[in-house]
Amino acid sequence: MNLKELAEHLNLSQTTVSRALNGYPEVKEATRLRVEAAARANNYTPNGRAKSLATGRTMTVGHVIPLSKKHEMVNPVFGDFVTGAAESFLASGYDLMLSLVEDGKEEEHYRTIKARGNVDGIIVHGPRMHDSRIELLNELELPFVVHGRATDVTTPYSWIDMNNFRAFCRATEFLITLGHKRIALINGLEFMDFAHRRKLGYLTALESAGIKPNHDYIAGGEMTEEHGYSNAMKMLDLPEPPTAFLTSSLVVALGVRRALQDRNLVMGRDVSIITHDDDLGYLRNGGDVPIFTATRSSVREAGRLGADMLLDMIANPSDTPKQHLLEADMILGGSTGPAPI
Amino acid sequence: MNLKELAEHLNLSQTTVSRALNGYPEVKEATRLRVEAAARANNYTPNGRAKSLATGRTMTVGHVIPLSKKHEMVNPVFGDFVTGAAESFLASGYDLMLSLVEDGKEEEHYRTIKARGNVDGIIVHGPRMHDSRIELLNELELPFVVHGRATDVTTPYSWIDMNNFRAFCRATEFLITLGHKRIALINGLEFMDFAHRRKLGYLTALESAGIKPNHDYIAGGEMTEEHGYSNAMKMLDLPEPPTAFLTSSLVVALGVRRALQDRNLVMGRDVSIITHDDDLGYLRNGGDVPIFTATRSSVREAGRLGADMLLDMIANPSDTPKQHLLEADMILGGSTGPAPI
DNA sequence: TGAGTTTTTGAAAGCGCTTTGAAAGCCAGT
DNA sequence: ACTGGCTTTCAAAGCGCTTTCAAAAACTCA
Repeated sequence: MNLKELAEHLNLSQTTVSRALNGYPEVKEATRLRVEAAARANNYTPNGRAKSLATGRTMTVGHVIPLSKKHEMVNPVFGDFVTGAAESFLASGYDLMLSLVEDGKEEEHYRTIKARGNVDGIIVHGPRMHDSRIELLNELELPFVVHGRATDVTTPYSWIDMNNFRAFCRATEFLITLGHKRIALINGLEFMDFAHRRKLGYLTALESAGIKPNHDYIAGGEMTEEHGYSNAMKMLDLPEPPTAFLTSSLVVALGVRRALQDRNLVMGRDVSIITHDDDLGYLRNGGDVPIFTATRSSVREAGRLGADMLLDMIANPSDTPKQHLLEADMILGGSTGPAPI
Repeated sequence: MNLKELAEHLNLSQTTVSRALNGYPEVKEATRLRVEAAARANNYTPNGRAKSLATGRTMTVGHVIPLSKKHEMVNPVFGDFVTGAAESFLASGYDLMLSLVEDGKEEEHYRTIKARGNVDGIIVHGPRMHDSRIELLNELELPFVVHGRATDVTTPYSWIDMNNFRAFCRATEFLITLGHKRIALINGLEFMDFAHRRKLGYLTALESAGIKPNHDYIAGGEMTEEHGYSNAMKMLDLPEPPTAFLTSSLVVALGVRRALQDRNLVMGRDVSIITHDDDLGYLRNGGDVPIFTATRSSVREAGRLGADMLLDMIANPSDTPKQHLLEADMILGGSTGPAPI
């Protein structure tokens, strides 16, 4: 049933029916009730495409997820972030469109999105350090919020991010306090902005403690269990192996733990591990007692907040960009202990 | 720039321009080239909403993901499945809409989706054993493909599924061959259809070998690391603890492994583990050498195939429903060995 | 009762596209 | 020059909604 049919059925004009259903004040209360009842009875829902053509608003938000041919992995945090965002969007009546876009096709893709006009705004995922998408989107005048930041971009834009620098700085300081000097960092892909910031936090903490960084102790790559495992193995084979590991995600930490076991080292006694924990639904850091000492910040919560920011921008397009920096909690688990002598 | 402007700019009618761009044969080749060039030069892309209003096709497919209030987790396989599907949809010019829907609001949600008409088809996730959504969707005449099956549904429908029964039957048989008799199953939530089938496969294999199932050896729940850990701990404390574990996912297997370590048991020697492995991008079963013996089937591949099936249904709505059953590979890793005497 | 207000309803235009049905342009054949 | 048959183009209607502008209906008050 469409509006015209419903209007005929009610012996009213489409105008009145439309107004009644959209809460306009100039329709008599009795009429409104009659219309609403009929709409319910006939299971009428306005056609979304027609509605957005008429109003110019799509009530849809796009998530654009970069898909690199070389790194064919869709980062697991997307799932939780999108879930959080979807909760907000759902509550506000917005739909969520997902698009994967291949490396290099980004500019074209965003232009097309804008021209096709089927989203009111965009969430940008996985920013690189020098990320050209941000300027492009500013130019396109399409509201957007970035999950993360792009170090080299100077124009203002809206973002939601976790304080990667601070989290990794604190984690490193904590290890130093425990007496560790040979501290390894098993990081994400280094061209990703978050990884860059984490490394900076790590290096800063080392420097303030007067510890010279050792490049054999630093590894970057796709954040898989295998990445953690193989790099930890390599480092443990060094003449002076690290006594502590900082890892970029729980999955990587699991890989490091496996390496320790293979080398018959006891986690928290022989070697310490601190990881960042995105608090993903299906991969918690243990139950009540955390397995790993960790810096924790919920990505799902970030998704909720990011979505709210975007909805706000869509509603008030002239506002200046907003930023939101989340601080990670630091949780003590069983994976850290004093440095062995 | 819209069609009207482009047409004026070219001194042609909208009709001709539209036809030229959509590859209709009745437009002179010279004109078509001229139009195409102008479209490119002016960065013209037809408005999606208008187009779908005019054609009646939305070029959009919906993924509907159940979100239970009790089990607030979005299963990690969604991420990989959706990624696979998105690859197919992308290639065919389809957009992908995501909606999370709360338990109990499903019927309403699907009806609304249909009425709003902003998708041409749907992928249904996470079917339960008795899943009312399938009949509803059949009734709504909205093309759909289910990822998984629903045991108690008799009306025909399209699905793509992994052979859960067979995979778990084989895995159990394999353990039996190795001499194990006390075999535990750490399963997913038992009202989920896949978990039900897995349990059936497990029980069938036990029965054919004349082994009486022990209910203390069977656990169901959300597939987290903690679920694997805590249930394994409980079972290892039994007077007659299992000598082998069958787990529903890699994450659960990691939990079981942690339990073994806590009990100072060596995996593959004292206790064996076989897991199902969805071959998720970020959580591989080790590198070249698998950690766990596993039944493996790529969820991402399932996503691609499921998407193709749905596109097919959209293109040929009168076709009878199609089914696609994937068989899991069985991969030997280091987590299994002969039963200890 | 009727002029002036206010409330309530409706006709029609418009959002940007596709598509139908008609017309114009072109060519060969008589 | 004219007809018939192609090829190519166009005007206009329609997709299902919102919204503007105008008209009708219902009050208010002298």
